[in-house]
This record gives sequence, C-alpha cells and structure tokens, in this order.
Amino acid sequence: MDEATGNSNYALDKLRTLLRSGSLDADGKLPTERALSDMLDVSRRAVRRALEVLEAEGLIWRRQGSGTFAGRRPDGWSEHVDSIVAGTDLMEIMEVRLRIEPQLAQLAAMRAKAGEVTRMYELVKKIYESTDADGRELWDGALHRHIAQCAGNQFFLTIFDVINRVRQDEAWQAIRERARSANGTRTVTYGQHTAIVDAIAARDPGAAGEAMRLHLLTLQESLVRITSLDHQQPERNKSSSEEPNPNGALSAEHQTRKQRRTE
Amino acid sequence: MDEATGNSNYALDKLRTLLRSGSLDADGKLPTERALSDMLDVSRRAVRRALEVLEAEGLIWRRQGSGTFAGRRPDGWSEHVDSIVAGTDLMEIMEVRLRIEPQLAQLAAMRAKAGEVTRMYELVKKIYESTDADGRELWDGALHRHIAQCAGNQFFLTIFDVINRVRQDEAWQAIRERARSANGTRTVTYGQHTAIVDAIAARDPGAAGEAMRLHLLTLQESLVRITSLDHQQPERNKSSSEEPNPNGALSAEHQTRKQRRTE
DNA sequence: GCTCGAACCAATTTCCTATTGGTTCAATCC
DNA sequence: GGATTGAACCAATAGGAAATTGGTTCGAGC
Repeated sequence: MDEATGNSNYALDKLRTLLRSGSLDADGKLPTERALSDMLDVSRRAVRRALEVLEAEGLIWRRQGSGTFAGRRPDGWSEHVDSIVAGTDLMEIMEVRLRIEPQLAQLAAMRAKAGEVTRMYELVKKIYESTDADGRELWDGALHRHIAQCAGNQFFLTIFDVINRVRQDEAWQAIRERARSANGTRTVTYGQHTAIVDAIAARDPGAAGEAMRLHLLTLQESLVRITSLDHQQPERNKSSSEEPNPNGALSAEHQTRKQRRTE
Repeated sequence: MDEATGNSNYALDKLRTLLRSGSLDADGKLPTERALSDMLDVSRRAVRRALEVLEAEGLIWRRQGSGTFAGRRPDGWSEHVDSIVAGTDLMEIMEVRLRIEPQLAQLAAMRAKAGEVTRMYELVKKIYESTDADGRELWDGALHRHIAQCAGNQFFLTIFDVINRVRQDEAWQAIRERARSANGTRTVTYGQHTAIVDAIAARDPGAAGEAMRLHLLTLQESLVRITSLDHQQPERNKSSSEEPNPNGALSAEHQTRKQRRTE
C-alpha cells in the first residue's frame, strides 16, 4: 500500500512546494500533466492522482483543453462585478445593505432552524475571539451570509451574494483596511451581533430586522468617520492618510460617479 | 438637402419594411452593408446612414467583424439569468419583490424630482388606457423600473434589474400569460398604482412603501389563485382584497424546490 | 492487484484566413 | 463648392484546421 502510492505522494509533495513557492505565471497556470510527469520523473497517472487531491482540497482547478491553474475556479460573476463596481460608490452599497439585510434577518427569524441558530452563536463567538482585524472581518462576513442563507430563499441569497461580491471588491480594499484597524470598540459590535442572533432565536422578526439595521447603521457611521477629513481618530492609528472626498455621507442627490477601471 | 439624403431615406424605408417583415434568420442577422448596398442599389454610405438611424432608434445593433442584428444589443447577464432561474420558483421571486420594491418606493419618495413624478403619472395613465393585457404588463414594468430609478441609487437599480430580468424570464411566460388574461379588475390595480405615486408625490416614504407592498401582495395573491388547482372566479377578489396575508411570505417553511432546466 | 506507458477521446487554445463594420480619401457629380 | 460616391484600407470578429491539454481506456509487466 505504501509502495503503491509512493510516487503519487512524492509528486504531491513536490506539487505542494511548487504551489507555495509562487513561482508561477500571473495567471497561475502550472505545467501540463505530461510536462510534470517528465519534470518529476513519475508517471502521468501518479501526477493525476496528486492533482486530484489538490483539486479536492480546492488548491487548484482544471479545465480540459486549457490546463491546470492554482487558486479557486473563477465563476461567471467576476466580470460583471467589475462593471458594477465601476458605477457605484461605497455609500450606495451601504444604503442597499441597510435596506436588504434587515429583510433577510426578518426572514431568518421566521425560518432558521435550531441548528442554524446554534451556528450563528458560534460565528459570533468566532468574531469576538478573533485577535486580528482580518479574521474578524472574515467571520463577520460568514455570519452575515449565514443569516442570509437562513432566510430560506434561494433567490434572495443569490441577490445577497451579488451585493456581497461587489462589497468585497478589491476597489474598496483600502477603505476596508482602515475601517478594520480603526474599528475601536469591539464590545459594541459584539453586543449588536448578539442582539441580532438573540432576536432570531426568539423568533422575533421585527426585532431581528431592527437589530440588523442598527448594526449596519453603526458600521456606516464608522465608514463616514473614516472617510471624512476632519475626524478625530479614536486611537491615532496612522498618520492621516489623505482622503480626497470628504463627502462620505449619504445625501439626497448623488455625486458624480468616479470613473474606475475604465479601460 | 432633400436631394442629398434622398438615397439614405430610400434605404431607410426599405430597411424598415425589411425589419417589420420579419424575414430574417433566427439570429436576426441582416445582410452585410455591402450586400445591402448592392441589393438596394444605393451607395454603402447611404446604407450606413440609414443603419445609423435605426441603431439610434434601438431597432438594430451592430458589431464590427460580426454583422448587423435586429433587436436589442444583448448584454452579459442573459447567461447568468438562466442559471439563476433554474434554482428559483415564482414565489421566491415574489417574496424578494415584496421586500425590495417597497424600499425602492421609499427612497423614490425621498428623492424623486418633480419631472420624474409627472412621468410616473403618465405611466399610470398609459397602463390604465392600455386595452390589451400585453400592453398593460409592458407599461407596468416601465412604471416599476422608473420608480426604482427614482430611488437615486445606481447600485440598487442594478439589483432591481437583476430581479427584473429573472422575473421576466421566458420560463414564467406561461404563468404570466394566464395572469394577464385572468387579471380581472383593472380598477383595483389602477387605484393601487395611483396610491403609490400619490404617496411618492406627497414625499411620504412610509406610505409609498406600504402602498407598494399592498400592490405586490395583491399581485401575489392573484398568482397564487392562478397556480392553485381549485380557483374561483376572478370577480370575487374585491371582497377579499383586504390584506390577504399580513406576513409578506406565503409560509414559514419552504416548499421543496422544483428542478427546472437541469440539463 | 497495481502501476506504467501508450493510445485514444473530448474540450480548449492557437493560428491563420475570410468576413464585416468603421474610416479615410481622391474622384465625381450636381 | 459642397456633398456624394466608390474604392481602398483599418480593426474587430467569425470560422476552421491543427496543435495542445486534461480525461479515459486498455494491455503489458512487475
């Protein structure tokens, strides 16, 4: 048995180091199976078994006729997300979240199963226990999506995912970075998350929606504070990085859209 | 001047009749410019001018290297809409509309300009004056989208358009057909539309949202009646038009999804 | 029983060529 | 003189043959 899969394991090790080394083209394409078989001096069958493992782990994805690529298989939305992002600003996204996520929380309060509520509490705990801002944002995103999932409407979940994709677009990376580091009081966020899940657990749609709305309002406020020029930072994070647009607040009329990614 | 554009006008006429006749391939591809120039015995420049007019009118669209096509230029969403439709059912879509369009109506009540409100009343009139069910649905769609547009949030409008695309998918064609023919009392719909626009004109977000919600609830109810086997006559709906279900959803738990278009 | 190599299959890319809309420009025609 | 015309040329696309690449099958051999 050990003998049998020996070559595959050898190839697997080699491939793992190859993936970690990052010595790949920008598109993440790695050599062909035949080339790998030649390079590592193992049979193609062994290479394929190793690649199957890596694919199952989600480290690579393959397309017949094209090749094998590192990372996650891209889905069709990516392209459209770009065009959407180009025409929107952060405050528009926050406004949409403020009006949709409370609805999802309401539905979740009506339909979430016991096990799903348990999972929510676990996620809240994960957020609170995270030491780094990056991890907090990760678990926070997981909680919000889980609530959307518990709304029990596949189509609504798809809509949520579209919003989520736009929200997480790299164009906002910089602002989100600052928001994470400047997000002062963890306890406030923790309390709000708990309030949301408590309301869902209590099967109180109105309270769940309102709690979600409050949570997002707080988030929006902190975003406004960050993007405004004359803000007194809660804990003097970095030297004041320049933000050209102080108009972060949501206003009745809309400012001209920034042209982004216009190739 | 008349002499100058004479040939173009001649070509324009010929092309219009060609488009109306429907004697085109299934893909709606027109002959090449050179071929048209030959067929109609006018210069290619004249053909191009005529085509420019038709393109500006939205009757055709052109792509260099490919050809000239009748109808509207397709965008990238179509493909994704199919995959979304495959995983949803009508009631899911109605639930989403019930929770999003009221929000858009609220925003529109806060931000719609005077001219936009005027346009809304015009659209309501168009709906009421339409003699055929097909025209009514067309103008109804225009009104709903216009309200979404008046919400003044580009991103929210994009979300609405996604929902709209899925809603209008041909998969629901049959049901919508029956809904149109069975939609008995026009006056009820007319009153509801007027109520929505009145609330927007009065800058009353709460009332606008509630009016929109009521309107969609009525629509949902008629859909339920149509899709249920043992339905009664449409005339009787006046008596029961009062808030058929205080809860926006149909039921707390979800019916199993139908598998559609799973090739 | 398993692996290995080879051949074959199917999906995709690549390269080339023909087609087609877009543009320019001198000749031509009132 | 001004606009049109026809021709040539440019740029983007479609179509197709050939090469590439992941997916599969099968017999030889240890």
